[in-house]
Amino acid sequence: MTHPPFSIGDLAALFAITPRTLRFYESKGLIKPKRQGLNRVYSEKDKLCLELALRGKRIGLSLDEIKEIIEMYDPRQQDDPRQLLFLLQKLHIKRKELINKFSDLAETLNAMDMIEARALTALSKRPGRKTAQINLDLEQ
Amino acid sequence: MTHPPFSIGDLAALFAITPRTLRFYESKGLIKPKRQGLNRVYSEKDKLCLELALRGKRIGLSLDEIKEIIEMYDPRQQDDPRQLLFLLQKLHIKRKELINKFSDLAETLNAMDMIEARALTALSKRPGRKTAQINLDLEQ
DNA sequence: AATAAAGTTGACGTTAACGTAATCAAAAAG
DNA sequence: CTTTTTGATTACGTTAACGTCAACTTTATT
Repeated sequence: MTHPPFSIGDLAALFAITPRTLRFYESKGLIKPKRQGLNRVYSEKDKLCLELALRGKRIGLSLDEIKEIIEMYDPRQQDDPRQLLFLLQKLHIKRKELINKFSDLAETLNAMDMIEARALTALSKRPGRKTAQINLDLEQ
Repeated sequence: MTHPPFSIGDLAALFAITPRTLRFYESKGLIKPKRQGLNRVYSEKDKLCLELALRGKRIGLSLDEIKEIIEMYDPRQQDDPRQLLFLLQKLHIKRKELINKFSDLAETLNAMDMIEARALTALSKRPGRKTAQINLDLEQ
């Protein structure tokens, strides 16, 4: 069951990005599509790299950081134990960074919970029945 | 116990940023220090806003997004129930965004766990005793 | 075969988030 | 009282991450 390859337009549409972005990511070494003549041909692996990249972006990583993470997947390092040890060190560092982000995110969410609680009590102390209205507005 | 105010240099040093950054954040409306003549004077509240901003940056928020969050703290909205309802809606949206970031972060951490596991088994399958070395390298 | 659609390579433009340098005022130190 | 520090303002420079043409092939459609 060999997956069909993607054209640059296909893959761009699939992730709601532009072909320009794909070419740019390629120029930065994040994705390395094959070619049929001049045209780029994206494999399933390229698609996975792109998913990694977009996910990385969403959590605020730079393209350089994303590239580092993508390169960690490279199986060529499995041969050299020195490379493996270096990889483990980088993983250790990256993990700490990400875990810090985790707690920053958690604190930000906490802060928003407090703001919401304050707003809700401020609303409930007001005259008139607004609770039904509130529930409606917060649906979905 | 009234907290001492900060000069721009004090506050910058406190968070390992530059005065330029503080002036820039002010120009974007994130912080609104008082003045003594021309000189900026930062209160404890300004310091808190700065902490919010830096935390926001670490999780990949733009200064505009950070400004929105900071403005949610503004107690003036407590008076107007329309403002409060609008605030609750924005909170709802922001929370969803942040929770998405949360899962993106979790998945990224998961991926790194898998890479590490693969690297560790690749190492353990090698000849020679490297485990002690590994533990050393991963200390701290 | 003619035309449209999709893709390619430059190359310049743009926005966010500051850095850096120049010039000047005020305040603190010697 | 001069001399550093520290701070203010203005303005231009910089980097990342693309957007936006332009000019040209290649592929698909009619």
